[in-house]
Amino acid sequence: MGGRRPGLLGEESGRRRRRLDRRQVVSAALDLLDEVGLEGLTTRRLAERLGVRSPSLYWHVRDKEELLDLLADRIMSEVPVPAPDLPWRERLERLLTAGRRTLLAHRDAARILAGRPPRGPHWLEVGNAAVGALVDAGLPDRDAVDGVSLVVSYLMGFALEEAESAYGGGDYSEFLATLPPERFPRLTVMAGILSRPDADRQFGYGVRFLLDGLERLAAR
Amino acid sequence: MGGRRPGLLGEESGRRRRRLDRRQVVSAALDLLDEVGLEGLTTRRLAERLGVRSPSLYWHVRDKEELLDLLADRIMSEVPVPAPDLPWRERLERLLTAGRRTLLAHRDAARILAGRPPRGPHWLEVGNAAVGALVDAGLPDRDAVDGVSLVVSYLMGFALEEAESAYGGGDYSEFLATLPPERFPRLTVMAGILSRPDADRQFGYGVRFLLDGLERLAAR
DNA sequence: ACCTGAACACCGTTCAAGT
DNA sequence: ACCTGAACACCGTTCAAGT
Repeated sequence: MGGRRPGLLGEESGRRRRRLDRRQVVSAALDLLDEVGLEGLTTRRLAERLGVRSPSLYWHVRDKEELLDLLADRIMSEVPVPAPDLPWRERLERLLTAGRRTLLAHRDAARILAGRPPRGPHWLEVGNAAVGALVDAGLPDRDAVDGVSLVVSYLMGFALEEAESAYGGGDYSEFLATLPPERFPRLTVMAGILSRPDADRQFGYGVRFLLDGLERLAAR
Repeated sequence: MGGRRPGLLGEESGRRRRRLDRRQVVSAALDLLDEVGLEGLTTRRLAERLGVRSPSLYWHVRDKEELLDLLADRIMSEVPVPAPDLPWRERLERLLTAGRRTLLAHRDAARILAGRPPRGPHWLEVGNAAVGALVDAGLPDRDAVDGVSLVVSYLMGFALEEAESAYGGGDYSEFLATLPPERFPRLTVMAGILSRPDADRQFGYGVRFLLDGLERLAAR
């Protein structure tokens, strides 16, 4: 499969094209991730999709770990940094909802991001904006740092769970309903309340809760 | 290496011992995890440590995924469920601090737990207790569910980041200090505030923030 | 400078066969 | 019922060699 037609008009269009650079490698990795998920994202498959043998990748990237670092930051680049003249609460809210959207837009994105220290430039840009929002809110530096840590932990945890249950299969509430009520009385009661399309509302609840709390702190 | 001394006194003490059962497999997996981390936890090494060839494991466990499910719940079994006669806030606080402690007690535990729907009995026990605390606080069912989701997302996100930076290496604040201040003005200011032993305080801040907010909701 | 061929040291899993 | 041997279809990575 994948018949080569050498030099028809320069190069074949689309994928496989010679003279790679890092950007292309990362883009192809992101495409592959979306198609096959993190477990399917192997250096060999990535090379194949780039029309190259797998050892070639190591010219562009130190190892798979670095590839994933680059991929993580590429994903973060899709989170828009809100204009600094917006009110701080609006800025933070936008960062959170955009963060969630981006984390869900790419398969296993949350798993890739959550397991990695935020060293990429785009992550830093977002972190900078988040801290800036809380400083502008009037929080002392230390509280601003703690507040961002709080909010980021929540975002990551939420996106991770949402992605896993959106994909990992099945209604969780259905599962809960099968539990023995005498052992898990609270959970079986909850089974009815819980359903998947609830994720939006649940996230909204969390965001409002957090922003309300931060606003209260800022008011003092 | 690992010379066999067949039938000296029954069986060799310690590891490698015939007649496996699931419990032993999971225990050995946990030990191995702590020694070599998630990437090092392979079916082949696990088998070796059990004195058995790797295909034997498949008699006790469907596949590696199921092994990780079992491992996740084994880890959760280390979180004590607080006595129901304690005040709700104390119960929730204990669950959170014990949760964090357990997630840090085993290498890569947060990564294993966070990526997995909470289906194991011990997870359910803990979830049941958490929902129970908020119901006892006086929150309506739906708010109790949302509150638990909030608090669990935070715990997972926090533990994930803490584990990664505790192990993944290096002071993050040191890294921040190297950033160009004109691009990330907020972050370079923060670099001084941030340091590793801060994690305790930071987690405490988050827990207090969350519990205060929930208490306020309950008071209405 | 960038890519390939061949190889190394691994993986998870299946399956027929042993006891 | 439980375990082994052998095999399959993969992995990530190195390294000498090609252009």
